[in-house]
Amino acid sequence: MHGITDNLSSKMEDYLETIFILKKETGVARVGEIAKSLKVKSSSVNSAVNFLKEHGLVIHEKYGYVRLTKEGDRIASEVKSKHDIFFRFLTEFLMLDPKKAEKEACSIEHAISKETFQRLTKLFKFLEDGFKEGKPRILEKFEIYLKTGKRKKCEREKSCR
Amino acid sequence: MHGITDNLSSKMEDYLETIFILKKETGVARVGEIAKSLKVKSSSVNSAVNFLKEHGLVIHEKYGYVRLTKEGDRIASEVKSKHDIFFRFLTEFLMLDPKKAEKEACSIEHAISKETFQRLTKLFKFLEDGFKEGKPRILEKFEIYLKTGKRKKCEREKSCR
DNA sequence: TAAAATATTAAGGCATGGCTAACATTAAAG
DNA sequence: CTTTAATGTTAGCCATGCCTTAATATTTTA
Repeated sequence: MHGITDNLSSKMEDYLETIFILKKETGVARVGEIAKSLKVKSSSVNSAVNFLKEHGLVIHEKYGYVRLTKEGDRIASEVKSKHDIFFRFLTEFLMLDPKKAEKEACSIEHAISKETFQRLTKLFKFLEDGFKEGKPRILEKFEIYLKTGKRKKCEREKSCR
Repeated sequence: MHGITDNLSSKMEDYLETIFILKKETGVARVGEIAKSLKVKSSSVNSAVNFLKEHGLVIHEKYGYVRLTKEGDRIASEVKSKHDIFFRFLTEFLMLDPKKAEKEACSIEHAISKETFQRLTKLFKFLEDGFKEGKPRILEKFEIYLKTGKRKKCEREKSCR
């Protein structure tokens, strides 16, 4: 279905992600900025952009801005989301040092599956809701939540294990 | 301190891990078995083994068994432990399909830090202990546990949030 | 002790991804 | 407007990593 799209190298994912972030932060992505972000030379960016263009992930006219196609944007935001959720997991859940977590998220973002991403997202949602509603018998409740999509309050009378 | 040791490529880590596992399962690791495990040719294993030997991670005499040095064993078991803990996390915590989890653990094992590994290990220990003792106000308790190394019972009277 | 199985070496291929240097285009400043 | 500075592009090249085949060497086994 997606051709090369789901076989993209980490580096290419990094390029997409960088373009995505620059666009969000500054409105546009230019070759020079991408290069600066990734600490490579402009010529390297150029090769990458050509590659991504050939695969329908970016739009780029000579000397112009680099923009993501719909598909490119989908992939980029997916990578970014994986990064973010894992960063959250590392810092909020495992309570790791944010600086280390940030670095680590950069490698893990390329390694985790969509499904893991989705589960982590649900986990956080579950925790947030759980804390609002009452005590989180976290694992049990999360399991139920995953299975049924619903949450169950913690019955006071039970052993509350 | 460790030279190349902490800059080992994923592939080299895979070789070490495979040797580690074969040794545990069958008593010895032979070139052919490593090749079969990793689905590469023996000659590829040979190059890898030479590389690892040069870096003091394996011991290998021509036509003999491949054995891990102390350092090689340390790294291998570290990788394997990362694999295992992440597999547990994916299956027990996020409740992912074991087959997918197994595959995913294979990539993540190379990407997670020692510290993340340690925290995950503690998380599981914490959960196990928590379930024995009483209810796990998981996040709060885990945070205390990480900070102090001790666990705190869930007070019934409090809102039990 | 010859055949089969296994291991090693040598040579090379290919993918990835970076670089420099020369050139082209665009933007800015006089 | 035109020169200069900044930016982008292209071409050619190189390093790394990791795999392969084919030829050779050693060990095992029948």
